[in-house]
Amino acid sequence: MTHPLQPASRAPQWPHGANANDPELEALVREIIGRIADKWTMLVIEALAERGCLRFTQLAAAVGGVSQKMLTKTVRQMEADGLLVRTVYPVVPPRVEYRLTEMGMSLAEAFCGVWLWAEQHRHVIEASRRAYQAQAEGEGESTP
Amino acid sequence: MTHPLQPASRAPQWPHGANANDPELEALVREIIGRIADKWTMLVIEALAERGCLRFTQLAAAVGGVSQKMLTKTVRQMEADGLLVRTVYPVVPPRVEYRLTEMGMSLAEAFCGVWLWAEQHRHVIEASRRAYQAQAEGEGESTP
DNA sequence: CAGTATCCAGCTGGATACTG
DNA sequence: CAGTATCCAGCTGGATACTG
Repeated sequence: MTHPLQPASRAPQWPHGANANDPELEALVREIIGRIADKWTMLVIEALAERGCLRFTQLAAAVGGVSQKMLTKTVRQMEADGLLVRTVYPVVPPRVEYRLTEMGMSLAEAFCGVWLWAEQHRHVIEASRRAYQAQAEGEGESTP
Repeated sequence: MTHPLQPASRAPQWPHGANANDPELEALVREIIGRIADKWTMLVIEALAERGCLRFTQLAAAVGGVSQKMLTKTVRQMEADGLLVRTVYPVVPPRVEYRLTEMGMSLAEAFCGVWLWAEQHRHVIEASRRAYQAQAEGEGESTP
């Protein structure tokens, strides 16, 4: 079972062994992840994955709490990355629709694992935070 | 093929239909995701998932490019969330070891889907960016 | 070794006003 | 309607110096 040429205690528990030691690939993946993991991108993906196709104002309402500036910036970035398509209808008043590409939908699916994880562990995380907080306060108690 | 009671064009493509409309849960999940998706947390998780157990300096080297301040902040946060355990050995010079908890490892697995996605799509994303960039430059060309 | 403390430049992103 | 333009407060995070 153990491989003689590979120390068992250092076996990759990170589920994708292939790229773990490749610094170039890691830098690229890091940049992509950093980009998709920003505050609004995932929420835009979720909104569009749920509703299919939305206009700018509808998208803003679906995301919730996003400023015009940030929504514009986010969707432009996502368009450049090929995660969504932006369709401008030459009418007055303007009408612009946003829809996920296939790649955008596949990202929604890939991110589903993290979403489920967060859902499943949130109570444990919150309990852990409270315990940590309580302990930290207990330690500083001797000097009131 | 099409379901008569459910408009096909609005069918939920987001793979977890259960929580999609729950604003409370969404706020919590959003906060958790925002936390784990910061610049260093995922890299710390990757480093520890790969190597098992590391001292502070080893961890800094494995993550790469992180300042002492940010690494301290990140691991403290992760400790509070229950993603890793921090073991201090009362020796001189100090020795502190970091190791993922089971929850931390499960997060590494959950995030694997996103990692693979990024790996698989990076060439498409880069091509898309170049195309977008080229088009944007072509449009502003008439006024040099 | 594994931090803490301090300073500060630069980015982020909200608010507001304006426009084709 | 779907943006753009501008201003600016606040947070982020790097650099540096210091310490039990």
